[in-house]
Amino acid sequence: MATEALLIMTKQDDGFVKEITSKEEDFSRWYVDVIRKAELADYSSIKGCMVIKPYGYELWENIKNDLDNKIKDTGHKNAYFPLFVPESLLKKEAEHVEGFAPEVAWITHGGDDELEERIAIRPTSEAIIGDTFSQWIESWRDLPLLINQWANVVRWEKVTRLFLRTREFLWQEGHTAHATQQEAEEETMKMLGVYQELCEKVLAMPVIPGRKTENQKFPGALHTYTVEALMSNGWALQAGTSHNLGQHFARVFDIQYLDQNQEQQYVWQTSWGVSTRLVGGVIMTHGDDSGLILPPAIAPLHAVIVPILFDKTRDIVLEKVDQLLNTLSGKIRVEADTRDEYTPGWKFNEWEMKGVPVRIEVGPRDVKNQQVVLVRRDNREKIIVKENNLLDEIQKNLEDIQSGLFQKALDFRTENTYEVDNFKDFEDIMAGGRGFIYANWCGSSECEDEVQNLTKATIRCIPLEGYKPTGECVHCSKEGKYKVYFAKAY
RNA sequence: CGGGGCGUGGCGCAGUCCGGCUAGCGCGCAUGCUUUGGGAGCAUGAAGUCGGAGGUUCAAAUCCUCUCGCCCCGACCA
Repeated sequence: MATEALLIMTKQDDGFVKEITSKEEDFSRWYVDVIRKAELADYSSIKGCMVIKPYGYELWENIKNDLDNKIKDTGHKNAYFPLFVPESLLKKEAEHVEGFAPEVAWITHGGDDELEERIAIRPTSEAIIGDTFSQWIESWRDLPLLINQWANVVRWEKVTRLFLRTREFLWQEGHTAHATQQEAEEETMKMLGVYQELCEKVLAMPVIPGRKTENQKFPGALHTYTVEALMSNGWALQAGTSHNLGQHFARVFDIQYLDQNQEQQYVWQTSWGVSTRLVGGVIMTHGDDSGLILPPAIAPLHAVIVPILFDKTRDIVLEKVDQLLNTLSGKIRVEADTRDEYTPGWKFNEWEMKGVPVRIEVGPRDVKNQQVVLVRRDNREKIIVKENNLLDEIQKNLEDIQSGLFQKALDFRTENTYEVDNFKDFEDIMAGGRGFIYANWCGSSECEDEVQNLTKATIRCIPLEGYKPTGECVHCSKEGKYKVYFAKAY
């Protein structure tokens, strides 16, 4: 039956929407325009914080729900810990406080009374959860302890960007405790894998999994692992991190258990998180000059039905729309835009800005022929589909869009990843279109800093695969220790 | 936090240099009629005190001081 689908070429008149700055003209502005026109978020009266609007929140909820299932499927339980962290707790792990000190928001008063001890608004929850774990864990039988929390955190950032860096953001933070270092390392890697799957299968955003350098690891961690994505302006985005905390927090929070040999042992911990930043990643990975393009797996709406209304045929078209809505509801996320105050053309642009994967046009001609016109957001292809075949055809296209978006993003990343063996080429790339630079590195932090000062590029990660050096350090020409990915990062 | 730019109905702007009557324009919004296969047309209407505070002046969106916020570029971060 799929052969009945007819392909029609679309006029590619550019500039359907003039209210979005083009990516090429000004990427930052494009990004903000898309967020506002797609009604994902608004600026608020409090500096550095945004209001996530219903459409944007639905998008986040879809990401969240998918990830929540994955977290539960891997044996974790959700819990909730306090927003506040007493200063004394936060200070226990020295490297940890030092890392977060510049961006902690402090509470100094309760009502008019000054507090005896300042209280931090959590920038992350290692401290408060470590403190709790020390009370929960007594025996090897209590391990592993696998906890996740969905929460808001506050980091007093100086420079903010919608979704990518706001002073308050929503996230998920997993915190686990294990009997052995090996188990902790396995957990860290397992959750990194979960993040990779979320990014690639659900958000259609290809990522490179790897380990952070000493310079870039989480304050207080033994190792930090990351999934790094490449945005369509050639900048990298850290999409998620997973930390092996070793025993650093266990020692300062005294998280001990009695092992099978009657001996006290410190636990080995992990923590891992992704945030509303992922929404920014989706926008910048897939969006175009007409607005958002959403992967079907997380799109608040899979399809929108736009009726084409004329006086004489109004009733039969609306009736048909109702009928289609009944057939599709519950099977896909679908809505009909029957508003009378907008023309069809206006609605086409509106729903394209919002990134709805598939549009279904129904006019009198279609009713007569028992068909509809299906239009894909990703490539604007118009397909005439017989009514009785509609659900199949939509589902087929949704799957195709989901995999197509991933492939397109992957191709973009491949085209914008440069394997480089001399620093001149490195500088040229960073001064031009940017992208990932895959090059040998000597392993020294000083050398890494110098590269950053000269080019703005940082080492995004030492990849899990293909990290073996193939020559001398791209900058200092000493013996290569790893082959790593460099990029300018958000 | 340093450098630069900008704050005028919901949004985008003009007016500011060179103070002067009721602060304009486009979009949007409301109402009505005509429309509707890629952001329709006409008519009528509502809405701003010029980011905020203080000052100079007969008179301030406009000049001065302070302050708050946003954007861009640098130093730091999910």
